[in-house]
Amino acid sequence: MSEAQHPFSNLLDFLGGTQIFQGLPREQLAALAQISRAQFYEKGAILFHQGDEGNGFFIIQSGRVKVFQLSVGGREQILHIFGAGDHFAEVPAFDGKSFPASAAALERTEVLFFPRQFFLQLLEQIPTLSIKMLSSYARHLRHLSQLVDNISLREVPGRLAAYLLELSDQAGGSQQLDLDVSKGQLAALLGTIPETLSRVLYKLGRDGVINTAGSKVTILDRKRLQDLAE
Amino acid sequence: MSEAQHPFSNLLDFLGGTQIFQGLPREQLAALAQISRAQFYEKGAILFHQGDEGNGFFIIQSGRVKVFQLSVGGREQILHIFGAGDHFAEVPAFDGKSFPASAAALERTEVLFFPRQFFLQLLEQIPTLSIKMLSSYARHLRHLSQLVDNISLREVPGRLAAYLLELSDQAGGSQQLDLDVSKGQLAALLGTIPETLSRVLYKLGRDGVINTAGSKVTILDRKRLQDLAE
DNA sequence: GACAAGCTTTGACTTAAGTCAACTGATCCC
DNA sequence: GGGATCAGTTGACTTAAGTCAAAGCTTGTC
Repeated sequence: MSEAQHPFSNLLDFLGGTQIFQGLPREQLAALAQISRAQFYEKGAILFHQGDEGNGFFIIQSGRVKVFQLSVGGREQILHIFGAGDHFAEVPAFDGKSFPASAAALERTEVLFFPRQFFLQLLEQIPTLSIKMLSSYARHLRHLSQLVDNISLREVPGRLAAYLLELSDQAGGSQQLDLDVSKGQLAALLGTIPETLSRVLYKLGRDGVINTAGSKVTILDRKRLQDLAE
Repeated sequence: MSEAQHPFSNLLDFLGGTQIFQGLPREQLAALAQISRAQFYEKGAILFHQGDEGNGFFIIQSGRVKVFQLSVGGREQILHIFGAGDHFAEVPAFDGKSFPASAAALERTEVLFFPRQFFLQLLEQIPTLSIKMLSSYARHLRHLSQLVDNISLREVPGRLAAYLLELSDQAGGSQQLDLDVSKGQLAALLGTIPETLSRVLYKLGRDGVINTAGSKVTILDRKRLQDLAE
């Protein structure tokens, strides 16, 4: 209710709270808000396809978006899943070339779209913005090189183990985990297929390393999970 | 000879000609030259190991460097090969975290090392530098997402085909290619092992798609190579 | 509460690509 | 010029993980 009464002011607060725009003075946030276009996507809707011209970038207000690539056979590799407050597709927005991957909404999602031209102006006008962008790029680069490492040099059980341990760390070291994506999507995130993931989960369960119940996973033997993840 | 007589001046010319520092005024180049440390590495020497603290970044004056990751079993995945004028390891230099990969000299290599603290100062002092860094990061991000696509979603023949076509494009569309790395290193670049690469080269030769003689590869059937690479 | 639609699991099978080991060729170099 | 060393190839074998198909489970909706 109160949100609906002060939409613009809330938009400024939201923008001021995002990684990329935090710390900007209110008038710059207002300029940003002016230029942004709100967009809604239903679950499963495509935001852009790999190869499309990169005409801007996105910030998620609510919901989640996956960025992924498809093989000729239709297999999917998810590069990243973004949530509220995250921004993505800044590389095409910056260099003006095509999107290197596709993006789809994992659930009903509200995004703000910032057109490329305006973004480039901002980069010139706000020196601190390019530093923030550098941090963001650096994070993505680390993420992708980690992904290459996982996919190229580890087997599926190792990738899963590393993923579960990361989830656990994010949850403050808890042994009780809740998978935040469907198993099919988790498979695509780990660079495999649902059937293989299902079998690996079974084996880890059989060996007493974890216990799986739907989307709840319990770590039973952290040591062995760490060995698997190395 | 003449190089040895004016080393500093040549250093400035060199720095002014690199992607990352081009266009900078001479006094800033001089400051850069002052702060840089020249280092030599013999073929095979390690510049840094994955996990080492990121205390600066490098520009290659001559030679070549591979940036790679190793599996537990010792298999190697090359992320990138850098040559003269290229810079690398700017992500650890920027965020101060550890190197996400290792680096080794592919041949006798001369680099300039720039310590992290100085680099960060530069970023503040020279606004255009952060824009250049953004372009550089954007290129790396595209490269890595392409690598994930290749490794995760294509088979070895497809990866090799894509690599050969890229080489050909770089050579102005020539059908006569010279592999710029050993076959063992090419295998590591494609995310496979020498034995598999050898067999794939054999099959493409047998099928009349390419002809291989040592490090010389001739494209015989570009169309089929493109089909393989999709 | 019952049907449909979408996940997830299971089973049987195939296959791309890795491992291990032996052999062949280069290249180096006292 | 003849070992020694390293890169590349070939062969036999293994295996992780993909494909295809069917069956169970959930979930939501009327």
